[in-house]
Amino acid sequence: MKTSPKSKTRLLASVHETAQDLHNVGFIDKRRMQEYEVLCMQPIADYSSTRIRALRKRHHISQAVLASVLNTSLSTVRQWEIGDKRPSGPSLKLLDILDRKGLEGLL
Amino acid sequence: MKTSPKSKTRLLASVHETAQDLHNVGFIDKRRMQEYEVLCMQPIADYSSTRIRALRKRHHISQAVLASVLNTSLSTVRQWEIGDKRPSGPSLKLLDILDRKGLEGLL
DNA sequence: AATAACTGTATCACTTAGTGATATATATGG
DNA sequence: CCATATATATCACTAAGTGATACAGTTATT
Repeated sequence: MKTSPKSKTRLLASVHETAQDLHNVGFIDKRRMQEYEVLCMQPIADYSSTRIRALRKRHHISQAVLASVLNTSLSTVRQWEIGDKRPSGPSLKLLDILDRKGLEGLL
Repeated sequence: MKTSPKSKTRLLASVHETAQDLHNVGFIDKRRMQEYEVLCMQPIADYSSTRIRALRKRHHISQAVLASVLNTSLSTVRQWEIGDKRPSGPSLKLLDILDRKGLEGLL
């Protein structure tokens, strides 16, 4: 039973409704629902300064464009790549999306 | 000539390659390339505390789950919805993705 | 070759988001 | 009624985010 990327996405996206239905029918209590919810999330990998630069180069975009795509400032992207500052949680999430889905994932 | 969501996405995703090709063939100079790049980005709308709460409710998830999905802390999401703090740029981008693409856009 | 423009580096000081802890309130379910 | 989940409300600390500026290396145009 292999899970294709497509089915995996759909599974995760509909977990709440599914759990809700199960609860409504009486198969699981409400307390268990949140456990299912939390189970679906995997932690975001950390992005070092070199990884960020490599990721940007892979997509052939300048620091300015990356900043626009992530809705942040040019100054911030610079300091990420130099290693002066580290991306915040949401920023890491966006970098992860860019990494896995490409630019399309951020449009 | 109406642009379907699909074709629009593809257009934006391949702008760089297209512009690169045009430049290689000699149709446009390199200076114009970045203009095309910047043209593709539209600013992210602002999300008030009430809009954030409404967005979350629409997806039937708790503050804790929203925090996980955005890779931020529960404390932060709380203060967004109360109006104490405002989401950072990258956080707004993630909220925008959730708004337009649903939970699938963040997986 | 000289100049102009694009891209990235390097500081700086300031503002504010992000965070963890804790105490409290309010449903909601067993 | 009691336990739990969810949300509100502060508080103080840390660090990310930001804008400005000056400078350097590269590339394009004339």
